[in-house]
Amino acid sequence: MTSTAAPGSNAGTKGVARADREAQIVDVACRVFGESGFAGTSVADIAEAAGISKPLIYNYFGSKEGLYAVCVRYAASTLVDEIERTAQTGEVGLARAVVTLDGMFRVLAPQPWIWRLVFDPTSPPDGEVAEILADHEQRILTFGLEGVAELLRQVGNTDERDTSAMRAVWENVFRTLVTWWLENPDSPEEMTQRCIRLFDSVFGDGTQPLGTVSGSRGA
Amino acid sequence: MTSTAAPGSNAGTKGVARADREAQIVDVACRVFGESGFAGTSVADIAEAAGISKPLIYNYFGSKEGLYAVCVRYAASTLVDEIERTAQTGEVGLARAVVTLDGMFRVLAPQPWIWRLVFDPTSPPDGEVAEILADHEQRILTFGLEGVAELLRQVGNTDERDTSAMRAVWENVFRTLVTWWLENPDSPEEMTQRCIRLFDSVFGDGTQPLGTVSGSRGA
DNA sequence: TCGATATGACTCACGAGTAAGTTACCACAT
DNA sequence: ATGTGGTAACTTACTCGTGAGTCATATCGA
Repeated sequence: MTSTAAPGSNAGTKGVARADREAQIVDVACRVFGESGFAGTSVADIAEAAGISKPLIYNYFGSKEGLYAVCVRYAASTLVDEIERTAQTGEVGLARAVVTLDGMFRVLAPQPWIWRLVFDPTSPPDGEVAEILADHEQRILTFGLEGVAELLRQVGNTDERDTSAMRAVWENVFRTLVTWWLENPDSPEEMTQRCIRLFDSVFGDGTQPLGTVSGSRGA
Repeated sequence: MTSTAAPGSNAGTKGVARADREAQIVDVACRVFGESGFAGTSVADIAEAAGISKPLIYNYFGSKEGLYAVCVRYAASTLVDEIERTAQTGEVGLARAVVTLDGMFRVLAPQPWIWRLVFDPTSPPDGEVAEILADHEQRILTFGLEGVAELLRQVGNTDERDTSAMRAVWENVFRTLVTWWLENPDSPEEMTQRCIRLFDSVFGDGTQPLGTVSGSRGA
């Protein structure tokens, strides 16, 4: 008998429309990829977590990387949208950083895994995913970088390499605050207040604290 | 024909003593692991780069992870040794940070790949390697952490979670400066000067710059 | 000739991707 | 209302490549 799917098997439609199924798979995949990373996740893992079979994923997304690309696109654009939303508040300098961080904490609170999706070190370095990340990552982390150059200019430093290094540092301060929060969860409000305190500790001269921007949530 | 190594093959001793061969393999492995990460490196890659065959590596190191453990141990203790050496200069606060960074740049200049070995995100999360890293990583990055708590205390903040977050930030500032330098190479001296300028820009009030500790190299 | 050094050719597990089949819904003819 | 066929949804059981780890054998210095 060359029959590959025995009668009485689970094969066959379960009445779930393709669009619904795709959305469900993407949702599950985001969490699993976010937890284990691209390299650490097998397509079978996702299929099992979603309660379906592996070939269905290939039917709908073509490849592991195809599915991953959809997840990354969703994650990246979620973060970018939030950043560009908070950018409209018109804050500048540290206040802008606080508002942006506050926005991050709020979007990430219900779906913390999407952060790891965007910054997954095992994500494939070439191909579609890399392009998506290249497109978005800059926008995700570039928001306050003019502020860095400005800070250095104020003390008379216009060196390009100094500015580049300082940008890298600032980028990672931002990333670290978010990452720390994901590993040490809090309410977004509390974490924003914490960031304000920390910025004040480092930068503040005590006279005009950042506290005034707390709780701001534009448009 | 059950012969597995044909007559006239390359099999047989090449007169290299085991200790020498081991050292050579570790040296090559450090570079390859450092470039491609643990997960991205196959044992065959290392064997080829070292000009030997795969089974020899298993003879000497038992497993891929066994070899990796030796590499990580070397890398981690190199960094820790340097940190503990500079700690003896007795500097405190930011000056200590500068001295430590300066030491890092000098050890890493001739063997930059060992940094990546210690902070490889694809390194196995359990087992011997994880233990080695857990033992060393703390010492690598903890050097200035009392300074963080002190900074916060000075502004009247003794909150534990604030301190924890601030520690994470400072850790990553340190890491980012080193990583940026590895990706944008410079002489160690120039990079140390850069760090001094950047610290001055952020923390300095302009009156007593950190420049006085430049070039310090203890004991 | 014995033991250390060394290798070619294997096994085995795992994960990406595929071929070929099964089941259920639905439009439509009767 | 009921058979009938087309099609979308779905699965089982495979292939195939890759990389970790092993075995049996070969060479050479002492």
